[in-house]
Amino acid sequence: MDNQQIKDAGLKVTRPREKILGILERSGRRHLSAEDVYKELLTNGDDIGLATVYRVLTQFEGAGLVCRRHFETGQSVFELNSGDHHDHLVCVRCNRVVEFVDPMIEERQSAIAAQHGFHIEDHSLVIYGVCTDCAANA
Amino acid sequence: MDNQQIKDAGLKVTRPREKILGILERSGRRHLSAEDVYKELLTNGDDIGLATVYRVLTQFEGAGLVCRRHFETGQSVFELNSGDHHDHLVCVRCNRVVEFVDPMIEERQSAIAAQHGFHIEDHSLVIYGVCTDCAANA
DNA sequence: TAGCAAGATGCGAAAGCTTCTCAGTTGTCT
DNA sequence: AGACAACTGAGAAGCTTTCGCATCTTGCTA
Ligand SMILES: [Mn+2]
Ligand SMILES: [Mn+2]
Ligand SMILES: [Zn+2]
Ligand SMILES: [Zn+2]
Repeated sequence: MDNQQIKDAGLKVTRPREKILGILERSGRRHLSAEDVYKELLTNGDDIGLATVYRVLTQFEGAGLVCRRHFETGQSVFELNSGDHHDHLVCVRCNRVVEFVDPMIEERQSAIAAQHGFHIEDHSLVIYGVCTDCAANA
Repeated sequence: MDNQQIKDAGLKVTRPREKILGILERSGRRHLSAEDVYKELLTNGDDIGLATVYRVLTQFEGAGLVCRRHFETGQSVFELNSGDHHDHLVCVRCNRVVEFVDPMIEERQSAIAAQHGFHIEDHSLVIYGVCTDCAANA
């Protein structure tokens, strides 16, 4: 049950938290901004403040339930933490996002960090391009 | 002469543009925020508005003179466009930046984009970690 | 089950970065 | 030098995100 995840995070089970987690779970492969989540709540008739959406997303991030991404759109987007790290391919025309993992790249990154004496903590790799569909309707 | 670069960009040679370009040239391997550039101008006694700094940096970016980077600090940083692409290693403690290029990673990225039918346009790879100095004074 | 304290919420205000507006100024070309 | 488009500084405004606080809930205890 979802509620357990919230409890495990040391947070009280409240309606805003249940609804927001539900939206993220039902969003499939999408990457939603706080505003997206907020609008979805309004659509569903849930009267939850935008500040709460930001607060909850940040708390979920702290608890490892969601990941915050910084694509170059000016706002952060969130997705459920699948547990497995992955990087992103973003279409600059339609914003479609494709996820991928490349062991070779991961390995080279570790090597590079080590080579420069850095204790690696995280990394962000985003490839921007034009997807097949958008290239077709050029 | 610097002025030629400005002219080639189709821009008038003005004091703000000369000073800003000069600061970027003299900044070495640093990556400066608009605010950094603005403060440097003030220090040098140049009375140039912050809005102008932003405007000029954006114009220089459009002209391919500078590159804008989005590290996760909440503000953009700028550096002179060396002509050669490179990626970044950023210390999360002291913000030190190390630049690198890894042919293997570049190659894998192209392959991944192709594999997903994307016509690659750009990419951003930033590795976050703790540098040697910061690890020492832990 | 009623009561309580810690924790959460919604709202509006405010912060931080960046862009816009506009009246006045300056560079460029003749 | 003169004309005109381009540019500038200052402040207002825009956007995303966070804060402050009075009010309401949840989870626990008795
Ligand atoms: Mn993802
Ligand atoms: Mn660089
Ligand atoms: Zn597309
Ligand atoms: Zn450091």
